[in-house]
Amino acid sequence: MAGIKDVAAHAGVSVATVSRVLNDSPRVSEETRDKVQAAMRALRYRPNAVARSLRTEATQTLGLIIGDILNPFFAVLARAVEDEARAAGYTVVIGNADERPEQQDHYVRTLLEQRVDGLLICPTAEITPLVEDCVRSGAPVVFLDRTLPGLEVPSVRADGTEAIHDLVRHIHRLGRRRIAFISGPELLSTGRERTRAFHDAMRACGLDVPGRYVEAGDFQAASGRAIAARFLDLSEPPEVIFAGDNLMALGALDEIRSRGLRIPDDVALASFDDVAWFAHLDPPLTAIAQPAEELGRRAVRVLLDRVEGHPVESVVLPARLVIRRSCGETETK
Amino acid sequence: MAGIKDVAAHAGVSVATVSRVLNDSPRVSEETRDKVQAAMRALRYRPNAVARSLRTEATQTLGLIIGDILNPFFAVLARAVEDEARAAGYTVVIGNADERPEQQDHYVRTLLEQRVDGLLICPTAEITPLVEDCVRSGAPVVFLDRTLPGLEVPSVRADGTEAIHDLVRHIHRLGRRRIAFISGPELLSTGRERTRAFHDAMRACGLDVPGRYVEAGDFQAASGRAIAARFLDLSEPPEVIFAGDNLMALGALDEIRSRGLRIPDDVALASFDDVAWFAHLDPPLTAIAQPAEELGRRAVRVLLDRVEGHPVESVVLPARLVIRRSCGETETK
DNA sequence: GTGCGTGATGGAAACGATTACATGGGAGTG
DNA sequence: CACTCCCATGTAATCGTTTCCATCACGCAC
Repeated sequence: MAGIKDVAAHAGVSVATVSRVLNDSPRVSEETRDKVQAAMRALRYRPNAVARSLRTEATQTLGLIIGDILNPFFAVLARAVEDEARAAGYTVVIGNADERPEQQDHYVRTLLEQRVDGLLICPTAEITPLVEDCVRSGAPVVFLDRTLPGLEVPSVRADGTEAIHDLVRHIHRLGRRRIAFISGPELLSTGRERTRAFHDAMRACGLDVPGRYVEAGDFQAASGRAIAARFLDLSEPPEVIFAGDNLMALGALDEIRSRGLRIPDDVALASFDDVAWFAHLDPPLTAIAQPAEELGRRAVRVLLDRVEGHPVESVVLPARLVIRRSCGETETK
Repeated sequence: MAGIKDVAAHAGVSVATVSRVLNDSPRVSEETRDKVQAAMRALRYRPNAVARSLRTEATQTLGLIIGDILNPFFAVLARAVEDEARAAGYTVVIGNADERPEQQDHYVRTLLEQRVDGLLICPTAEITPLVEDCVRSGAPVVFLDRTLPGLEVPSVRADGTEAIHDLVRHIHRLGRRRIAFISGPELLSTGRERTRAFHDAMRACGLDVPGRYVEAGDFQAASGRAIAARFLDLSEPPEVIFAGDNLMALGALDEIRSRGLRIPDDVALASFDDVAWFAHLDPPLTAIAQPAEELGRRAVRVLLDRVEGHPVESVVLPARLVIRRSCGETETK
């Protein structure tokens, strides 16, 4: 494949000049510029970004490590990150950690070796030595969606506390009292936060939370279904099931349907995480929406600030309650 | 950041030896190997893949250009491609073309400059000069999901012809005759194929297809909804609406619901493209499933064969009819 | 005419790895 | 003892850029 040297030879100039044309430096005469560009076209020259990066120590590439691209929440995040990065002249390499720490590490290692200019990580539960290590050694990392305790890393995430309060109040106003919660893993910051907010919100409304009304799943559909089943088998089953993420909500939905129960008449359902097709379900699902696009875009901006050496601060955006019909009709209707 | 030279100095050996340890060449004594590895750990050495790629002319990276990561079909595809590539020691850079030719070109250009070892493209409608150009100049490209006429590029895709015949027969057996089709853009190979297969299948069953029962959408939800509305407004509306992709099916679903019509009693609905949550709809949607994971995996294998210079052949995998309840209960029930 | 600033261009070092080739020492063999 | 072979290791060229510095020609002022 043609290199800068071939172009230089073909145009009868030096490689330095070709390079200057490439980076459109002003110190090239109109005439030479044309000559060089003609040579480039003639030889179908394509700059070699690898060589360029070696020299400039910058790859114009960002790494993004997410839990799973098949989870619509992460898909939206990834899309937003990519859009924002492209606008800033960067390419994004996405790594699917599949929620497994060792696979997360695999990507951290690989992306670092590829010398990405910055790294966006949605951390899995545990702090791995590798992650801790490269954070300490100053790698430009920003955490997205989740945080890890004890590490001084800027993060961009949503806070669902307020929205969970809104949800509990909404349900309370509709006259339901017994609310059960399918929580997430204690190990994930998002899991802990939501559970805590749920308890707080219930207390604030003067509602009781029996121990058997809260069970932790693993953010996967199967656990949502199993836990919903246990809730419904209780001698005094809940009037509302609130799932801690979209996949567990799906599992709960299946369990409810398979028992022939009607939503919301027999049991109401709500979910943390809003995904596009919740609106197309029958009935449409009431859910708490995270500002995923905004999170993705902000994360890129924070990361790039960091890369450029500016001081950066963590960002926390509020989640928002989206009332549909799965908890009953609202009083305003 | 520490380089191979620093490691060499720290271990008291030459850079060549360090490099040999790195690539675990057998021509290094046990003893030196340990010394070098100790030095690497001490200096937190991370190999620089950029430099390595420059020298070896291989990046161990594959490019994947898809229509839109938010479309579940592409998400599954991307996930499979990534898994298979990782297993083979490659990283994947995903580019979202957003179905826009110029954005597709942006990624083709960028990825080529980054010197990816191979390129997987789900081409948008048009052949762009750039794509044509690099295909002709022998870039290792494989088309995925769609093909472009007139270009000799190996492709990996699904064929829905058989499944569409199955679907039409299925509907026919259930006693419905008037089937309308929301087809895809004529410009896309997938769009053309499905339309053609639909006509053939109808003819084979002895069913008539009035001109106003086929309308082309753009594979987006809004067009599906609009076209469904026109079908339903016909003086003799269809008994079944068959949508050419999952997004248009969604649009049609919304339109049907908003009119208070029941599925399948008032009108049946089926979709090309099966996505996970179709099974969770009420009623679960009958759909034609493409073997997306398999497509992704095979595409990587074909591409890698190509990269390694082996002769390769295009792959066509059959799509499969998945009968659920949105066209009515099957006779076997 | 000499000196100098300016603007365009070229020469060559560097980036961090890989690798062909050279070197040197120890063991084995006659 | 001398010769050879082999194994471990080192030296240096190389990949395709960018960029610092030098060079050269030109015009202008003194």
